[in-house]
Amino acid sequence: MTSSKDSTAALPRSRDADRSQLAILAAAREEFSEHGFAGGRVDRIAERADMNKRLIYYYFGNKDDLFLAVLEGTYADIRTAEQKLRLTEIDPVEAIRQLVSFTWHYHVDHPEFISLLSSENLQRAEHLKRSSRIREMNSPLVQLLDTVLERGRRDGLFRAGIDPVQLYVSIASLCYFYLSNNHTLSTIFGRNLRAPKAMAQRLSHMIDMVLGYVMH
Amino acid sequence: MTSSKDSTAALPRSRDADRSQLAILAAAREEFSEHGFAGGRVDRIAERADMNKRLIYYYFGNKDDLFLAVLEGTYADIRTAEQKLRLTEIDPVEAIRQLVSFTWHYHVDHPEFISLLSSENLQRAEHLKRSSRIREMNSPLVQLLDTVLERGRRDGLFRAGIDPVQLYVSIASLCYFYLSNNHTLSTIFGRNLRAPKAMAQRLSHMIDMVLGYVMH
Amino acid sequence: MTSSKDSTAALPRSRDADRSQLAILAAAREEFSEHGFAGGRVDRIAERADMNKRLIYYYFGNKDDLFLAVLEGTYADIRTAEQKLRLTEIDPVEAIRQLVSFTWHYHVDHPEFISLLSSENLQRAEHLKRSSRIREMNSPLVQLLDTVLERGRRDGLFRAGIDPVQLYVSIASLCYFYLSNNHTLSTIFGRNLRAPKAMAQRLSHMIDMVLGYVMH
Amino acid sequence: MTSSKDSTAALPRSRDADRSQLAILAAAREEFSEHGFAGGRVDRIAERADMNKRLIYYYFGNKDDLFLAVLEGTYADIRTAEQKLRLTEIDPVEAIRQLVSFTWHYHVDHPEFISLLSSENLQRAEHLKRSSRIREMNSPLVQLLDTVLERGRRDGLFRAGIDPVQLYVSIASLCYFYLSNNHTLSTIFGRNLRAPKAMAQRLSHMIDMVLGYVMH
DNA sequence: CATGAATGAGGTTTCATTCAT
DNA sequence: GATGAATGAAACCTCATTCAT
Repeated sequence: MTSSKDSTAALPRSRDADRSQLAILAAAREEFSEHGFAGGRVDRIAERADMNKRLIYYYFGNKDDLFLAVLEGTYADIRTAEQKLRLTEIDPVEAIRQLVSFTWHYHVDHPEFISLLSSENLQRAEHLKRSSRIREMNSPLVQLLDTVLERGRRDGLFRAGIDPVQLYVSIASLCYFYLSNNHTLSTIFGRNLRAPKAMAQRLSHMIDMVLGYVMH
Repeated sequence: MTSSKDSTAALPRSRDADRSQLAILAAAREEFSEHGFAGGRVDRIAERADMNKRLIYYYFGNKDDLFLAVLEGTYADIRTAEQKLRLTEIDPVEAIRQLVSFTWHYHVDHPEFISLLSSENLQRAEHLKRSSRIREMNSPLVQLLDTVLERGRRDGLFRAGIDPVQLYVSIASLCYFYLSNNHTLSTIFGRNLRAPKAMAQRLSHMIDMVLGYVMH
Repeated sequence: MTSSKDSTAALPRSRDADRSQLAILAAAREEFSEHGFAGGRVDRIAERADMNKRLIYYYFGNKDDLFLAVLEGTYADIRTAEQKLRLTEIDPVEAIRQLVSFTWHYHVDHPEFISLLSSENLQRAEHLKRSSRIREMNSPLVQLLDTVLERGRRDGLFRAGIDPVQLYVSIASLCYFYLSNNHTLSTIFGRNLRAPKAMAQRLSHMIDMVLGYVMH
Repeated sequence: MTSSKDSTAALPRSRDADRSQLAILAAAREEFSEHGFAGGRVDRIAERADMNKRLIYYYFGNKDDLFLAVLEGTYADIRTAEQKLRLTEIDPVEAIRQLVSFTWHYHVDHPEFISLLSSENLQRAEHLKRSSRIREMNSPLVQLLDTVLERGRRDGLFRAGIDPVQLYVSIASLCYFYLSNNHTLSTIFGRNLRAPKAMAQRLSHMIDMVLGYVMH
């Protein structure tokens, strides 16, 4: 009897259905983020979402497809964030600084991005390979970085011959690894790499490193 | 005199404790490397080692302890390889080059090191934290790198104020991430990052990057 | 209207949570009663209940908790039976007679009560200690016995200074031990202590003994 | 080379063999006492005895036969202790007192006797039934008790018509049950029945009860 | 749309026992 | 006599998934 059921004819689905799906996705993202794909439990996802387990299968088919949907959402999120960067409107050195800083903070703020990717790579990206959606979501950053590098070179600030793809991967490497492998590194080094001071030093070092490399 | 060791034909079982343990460890390393800890199966490890499953528990107690034993062996291996580096006997620039190259090739040649670490980090290093053995196996590289950086600075080649720990982590980052996330990156970029040419370019880029950073 | 409940022929499964749980509990009581906790098999419980083994874990968590649930049910049963005794309405001598008789017959009719308790004590009551439910189910008999003893004393029939707890335990001892250790006793004595005549003599002896003690 | 091996020719077995068997038996008695037959572990027995597991099978065949050997030893021990009682040399009332006291203290001092019997009864005395040795070890106590009762009756102290078997079983009941079911009773009553004071009160009550019954 | 009940397959682990020396 | 290595069977338990309503 709730009027949400008789929504406008144009809408293919009810609001409830959408809300349920979003709740499941959010719960699954948490679960897979904390335990990886193999360690994630459908039961716990249902609990987290406060939904019946059957609904998960109704909406997402199976665990693999649910994981893929989570991955797609995660990639969509980072692409959205990347779109907001305005690197072409500032000077090249500051643009590099901001790019590194953005990448760092995005990873810091989205630990699920890291753990989902780590888990997916442990399984040879077998979910991702099946997704045309994700492949179509190209990151604007490589193109953006190319523009920045070119401008810096024209200004006589940056060296020539830098491959923007390599640099993009390297910036991601520097941010990702420190955070993804934080637990083993902290244990091996015997100190907490996530302490605020250590985090600030890391960002500073990464900026120094990237700028040291691109500048003459 | 024990000629029974020579015959390899139809021995019912080796009845050699050390060899059995090594066979189990090797099989477990493969299995956990391919599937991670959560996805690894004790049954398959027994099959791979051609051993009775019970023997795994006889020697290693349980799956967690077996995984830890694998981790310990893996760390022991890399430490052994690191000991062989002779960076103090060559000039600083070449030393950096060799350090990056060594790190790269070690990761390339030991994909299990990457996947085991990734899996372990997905579980917050809960196995590693229980191991005193691993924490005692300090890498000589940080100290070595410090020496190299100092020499380069004295020669007027390198800049001052570089933190060897940060640089060590960064070199590892550059190598590790490219390989650990190869599957998603290759899928997203739509090209094979493990192609020989791409691999060579990556090494070259990393050396450029590190040298570009440390040198004036 | 739900005629599906009526048909008993070829129902695939009952799909009645309560009934399933009761069936599992009943089967578990039998199994644990016959083999004790350590010797009881979850597989056989599932067979006895004609249920999927998984359902046992679904409803009861694990073997220990299932055993505890069985224990709790068993204690609930004896408490219910004890409530029905009306010892305060009859004369003290007859009340003692009935109390012994009740205790005896309850043990005879509920061999599972004996074997479950024996098994639980073999494990130092480690299940029972975790149950707040059972500890809250106080037996009314100690209080009842106290009242009876007091009335008997006032009537000049019973001696003074009898501890109702000790007497309660003693009555239980006399009944329990004869039945719990029937197998070894019968073997040692070389005669069947469960023969009807022997059983009758036992009850008679116990009543004589308790009355002989409480009366002047 | 240890000369213990070349023992005198008359001995069928070496001292070592005897010592090994006794060590195994002692370890098995402890293990089965603590965990019952089903819960007892052959591995732990070997550990406790500091013997190779294979030896257990060499000497005792299998777990069942080992348990039976333990049972036989346990019965032999109590029979030996019973032989030492000198009840016919003292007055009947004191004899009853001492019999109850002996039974109580034997059970208190030999908790393994209780737990082994409880476990054996849980399995319907299936080990015991196979042992002719135990059945031949008759307790002298029934005969002794009969003599005491008869003397007491002749002295005009005891009532007539008391069945010594029933009384013997009852005395055992009173002692055994309190101790065998100590854990559940203590939990249910919410107090420690093994506290020294409670133990003394129990013995006192049992003596009162038995004397109260047998005396006019 | 939604749900609690149910399940087969397979996971880790344990056990008494035997093998090879 | 004595031993460490090895094993098949079976134990407890978990998982993703489907059923019946």
